Amino acid sequence: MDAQLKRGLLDLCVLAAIKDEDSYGYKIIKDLKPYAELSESTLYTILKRLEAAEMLTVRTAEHDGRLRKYYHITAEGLQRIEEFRLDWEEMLKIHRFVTKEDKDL
Amino acid sequence: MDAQLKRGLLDLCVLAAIKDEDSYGYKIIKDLKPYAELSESTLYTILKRLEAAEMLTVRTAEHDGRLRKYYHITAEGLQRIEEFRLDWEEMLKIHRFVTKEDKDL
DNA sequence: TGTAATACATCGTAACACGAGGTATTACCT
DNA sequence: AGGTAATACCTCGTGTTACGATGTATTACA
Repeated sequence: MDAQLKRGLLDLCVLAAIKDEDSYGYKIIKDLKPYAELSESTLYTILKRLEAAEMLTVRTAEHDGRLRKYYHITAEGLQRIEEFRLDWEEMLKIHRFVTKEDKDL
Repeated sequence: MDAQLKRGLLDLCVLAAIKDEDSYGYKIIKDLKPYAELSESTLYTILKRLEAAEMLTVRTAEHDGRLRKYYHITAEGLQRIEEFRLDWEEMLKIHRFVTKEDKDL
């Protein structure tokens, strides 16, 4: 999929991936694979950004002697998802405009 | 609307705006206003980019003693719109993933 | 022994949207 | 005549972002 079209959508995907249950980097990438492929460098950039925006919080925990950073969505993160529903309406309009067969019909 | 979500969509909007009839900068902005607001600096960047990608051609014509640059879509430009239909399917999947109420339902 | 998987991270780059600013003409109002 | 809005084009710099390349370290398995 076109990289530009993915922009902005990836933040939402990551938020959705931790929405119902805390998750960690590696798992997020695997969970998102059916919907959007993203590299590790992209994901960690996004996680940092979302943390700075207070849309998620981080907690470090040990799992099988290995450290994992678990990400937890905040109220702001949930609100961002809600706002996306409105943005989606506008994107639908754009989609209709772009893909309609003929302007005169 | 979120600037990042618009990314990539704007190119498509511009192509759609000249799809059925050649158009020029100022008119494109006005035609797109109901769907996506974009500044002149953004538009001219996009037009240059699409011209370089051979998705449109340019022709200068005089109108009421004033020069206008008319943009005409090419076969590549039309194909780009067709490819968007496929990209949209993936975006729909992402939308469903992000906005579904609960993972377990 | 090596290689894949797990798990984290940084750096540099290219693409992109946009604000700020610039030039020039036409049209309208007072 | 003077001012302002609309039309019509353009450039430059900046901040955001996705991603490839690269690095570190552990566990699991052939």
